[in-house]
Amino acid sequence: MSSQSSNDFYHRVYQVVVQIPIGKVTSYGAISRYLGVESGARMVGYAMNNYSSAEIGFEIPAHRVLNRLGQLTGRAHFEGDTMRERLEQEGVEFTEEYTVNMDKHFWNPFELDN
DNA sequence: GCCTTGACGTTAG
DNA sequence: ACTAACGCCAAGG
Repeated sequence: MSSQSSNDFYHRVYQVVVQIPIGKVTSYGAISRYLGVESGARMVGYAMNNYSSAEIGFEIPAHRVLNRLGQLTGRAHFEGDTMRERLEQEGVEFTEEYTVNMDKHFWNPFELDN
């Protein structure tokens, strides 16, 4: 059994990710800041990595979580080009092959508080 | 238990 | 504009 605090943090991450709207993306750092951890971006990435093997009972749109520059840094964890394909399917625009137009599609988790 | 690695981000040079 | 260093800290070796 892993420690209580990290488990809670991971689960809170999943709860945010599951609410990212279709056609929108957010970043590891934005999620971390929303959860009150200023320098926890890496932990969010770790939570996403852990999700692959976690049993949390529901699916999350992991493909909508990018780094702060809009790069698909987690694409290696998807089969083939699935991450990019899913985003394109949702109408997300790219500025580079593996970089999303953040100006147009960035979603701030703090919008949940409105 | 120490060391390395890493779905990150900021700062310094 | 580009690279290096560092802070973060959980997992796995």
